[in-house]
Amino acid sequence: MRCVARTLYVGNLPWATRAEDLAEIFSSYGEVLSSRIISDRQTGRSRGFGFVEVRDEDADAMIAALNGAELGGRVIIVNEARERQDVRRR
DNA sequence: GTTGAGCGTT
Repeated sequence: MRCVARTLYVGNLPWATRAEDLAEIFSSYGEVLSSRIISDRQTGRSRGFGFVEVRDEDADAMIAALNGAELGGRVIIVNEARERQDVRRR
């Protein structure tokens, strides 16, 4: 199945950043399908980065608009996320 | 209660 979505890696986030915060920010520049903040399984604390699943056609604009954007007084990093498993499909 | 380069579980 083809997913009309692309996963974006969001790094350099403040510790207080949540998944809903990413969804709200990214939704301003495109359609957000899902968002998720990676937290440490051992301690349960935020690891300072997350992933946002957006539409493929909006992914490029969202990266360009939010990569280097300021969030919580810090500049965040937005890039196309790698795949945890499975091959990449274009 | 802390920290700061990074690519992630159901």
